[in-house]
Amino acid sequence: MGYKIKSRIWIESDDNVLLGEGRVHLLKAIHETGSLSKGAKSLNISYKKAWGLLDSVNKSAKEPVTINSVGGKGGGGVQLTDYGKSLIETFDEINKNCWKFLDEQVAKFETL
Amino acid sequence: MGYKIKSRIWIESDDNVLLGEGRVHLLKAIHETGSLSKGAKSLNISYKKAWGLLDSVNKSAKEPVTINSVGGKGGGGVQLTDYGKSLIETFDEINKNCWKFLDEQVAKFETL
DNA sequence: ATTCGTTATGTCTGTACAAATATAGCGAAT
DNA sequence: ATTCGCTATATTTGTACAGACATAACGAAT
Repeated sequence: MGYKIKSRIWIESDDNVLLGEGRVHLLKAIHETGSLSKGAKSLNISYKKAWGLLDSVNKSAKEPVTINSVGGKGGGGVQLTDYGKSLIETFDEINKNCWKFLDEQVAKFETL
Repeated sequence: MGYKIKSRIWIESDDNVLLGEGRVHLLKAIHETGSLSKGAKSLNISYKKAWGLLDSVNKSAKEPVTINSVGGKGGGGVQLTDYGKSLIETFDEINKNCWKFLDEQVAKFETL
């Protein structure tokens, strides 16, 4: 069995982290549940942690990634903007390309 | 100013981490100083941490990465094997290729 | 005005991890 | 046999971070 190569990528904006794998997971969960608290629960992370992540995402993005409504019918909720949706799509695409690229490169280790 | 993309890659062998950026740094410092304790000092990490890293590297590599001599003239020392040298060269090469690849991909974010 | 479920925060506590400290063991050279 | 500087570990201490807990604020609907 040979060596495996792994990677983690993230996007920064003005030295703040905008997107990483964890944040993308959270955004997807929010998209599916329509709520930050439910999304956090589905990922088994605390609401507080999820809230901090989402807050950080929105603060470092150039356009709003989510629209958060507080109060009202059902108590409120969180919805992804179109910009938010395209962000996670692009991230996933780049991530997959990166894995593919690295899988080709790792062969270099086998012949050492 | 646009978005920046960052990455971290590492090599695994049987689910153990063989090489990452920190380990490669350490191996380079050992190569320059000829000693684990001096290498650790030059990186401002504790000897214990450095020792643990190096031990892990040698345990997960398929061939020895360093030759550790204990006792004797000068108290001993650590030297990289040829295999060790080629490992860090290959890692650096792949890492640079990956950065270049990702820098091209990040443009996709600017047009969203 | 009251209820409701959510977002939005602060605070307190526990714990995993890192750092510091201590010490044993080694072997060539004198 | 003793010295020396290093590798090789164990043990203790410190700390950043995550998690748990608590609570305020919100606004639509009744």
